Amino acid sequence: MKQAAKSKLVGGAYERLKHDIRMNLMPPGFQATEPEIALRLGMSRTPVREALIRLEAEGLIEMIPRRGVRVVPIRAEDMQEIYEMLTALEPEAAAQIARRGASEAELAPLEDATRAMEGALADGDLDGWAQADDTFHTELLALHGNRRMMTCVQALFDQAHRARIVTLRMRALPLRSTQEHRMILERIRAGDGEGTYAAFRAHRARAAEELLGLLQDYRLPGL
Amino acid sequence: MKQAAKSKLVGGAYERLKHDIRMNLMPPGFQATEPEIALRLGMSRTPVREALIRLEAEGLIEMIPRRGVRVVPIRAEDMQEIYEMLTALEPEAAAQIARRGASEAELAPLEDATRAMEGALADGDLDGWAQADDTFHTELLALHGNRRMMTCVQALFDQAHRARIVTLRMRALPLRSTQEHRMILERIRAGDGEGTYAAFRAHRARAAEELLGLLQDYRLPGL
DNA sequence: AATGGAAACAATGCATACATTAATGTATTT
DNA sequence: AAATACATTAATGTATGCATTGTTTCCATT
Repeated sequence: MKQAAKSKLVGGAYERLKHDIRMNLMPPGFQATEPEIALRLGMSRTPVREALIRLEAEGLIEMIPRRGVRVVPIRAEDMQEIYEMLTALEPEAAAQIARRGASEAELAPLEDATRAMEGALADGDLDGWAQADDTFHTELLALHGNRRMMTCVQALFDQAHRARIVTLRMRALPLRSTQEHRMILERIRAGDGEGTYAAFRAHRARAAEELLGLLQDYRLPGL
Repeated sequence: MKQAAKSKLVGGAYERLKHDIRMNLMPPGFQATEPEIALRLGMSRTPVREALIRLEAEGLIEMIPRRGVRVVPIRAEDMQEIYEMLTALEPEAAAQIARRGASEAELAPLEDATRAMEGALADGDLDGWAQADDTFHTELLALHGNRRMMTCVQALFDQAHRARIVTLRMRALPLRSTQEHRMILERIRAGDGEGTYAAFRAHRARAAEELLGLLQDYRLPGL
């Protein structure tokens, strides 16, 4: 699934930095120079630089000429953009899967992920829930098989990750969202393309509305 | 529109290589080592390498450990993937523009591009036609305003460029396609979201079918 | 005290040097 | 002749050095 490890060092730098950004160890707006990062990672500037270029291409950081690398904050407009794309792509992919039909074995990862969401929800394990949610969406795209779409959507997920984690704790338990996943899975099982599309679209629309609402209500400047 | 010029050399290398790939000066399957490319561009390996990393992230080349940089060929499956994404993204964007309404001034670039297509078609200027077609799609996304979608779609266009140019000369004049553009523009003008969506979707579906048909009929291994 | 400018500083862009390692060719053995 | 092992070559991965250039600091002037 990941061929990210071009080489030990640059691959390591890439993974580590991405991890630190996702986990908010390098929070939005965080700034550091290349030598600082290189020092922290225990390598020279060269592999760090190559990793940074990739991260910049994925929209996670930006390299500002003399001011260092900056972790780009995600604002409401950004989430709007991201959800617009997801709303266009995912329901389409899901519907195609439904139309062409999928064996129970193929659907197993989705079933597992859905169960994991339901379980995590029952346990009040928000982080577990978020992870299962991610897995569901990722596995769905994997099942669909469009590599480019996978890469693209994964990049969007990565960008949105922090905002999703933060807002997850600002609202009631994601009961509705979990039910919607179950529903989507059922529509796929039924081979109902139209229904799958509609369900997924509704899922995304509601999620976007909720999230954007929170971002605006709480005046969150950038996550 | 382009912020690609990180610096003189790496920006130059990036543009030049991209140009050479688009124009088939470096044809699909073409292979070269970093020193060779650096020599050809008259700079050291460092800026070349940074440009290559970006081009790889955009899916135009791949860097194979000891065998050099390779221009990735586009095969039928790739075009399938690309068109799937475009079919999901562009009609959605166009429909949103239609729904929210656009002034005649905002639509001017689209009108110009459409006229240019019609003109080029009348002159039998296929390259001019292709360029105007590109402009139409690019301007549409620009009008919509979703930066991420712009970047993504642009990358897909870049990947598909060669195949489009080649197949353009394997079929009759793109009369139908030109008419469809005119139709889409009219639906946007009319503020008809549904109609816009349907028209654009049909446009993409037909284009995809035609192109994939050609690729398969002619057994083109990779463009 | 505030403003303007010059000098020191520091980060980046690029070049180059070096180490590692895979591919190729050669020689030796069977 | 074929195959294996070894040596050579060459490309990549990484480190380092250097020049350029933007930023900041500090001082002088108003």
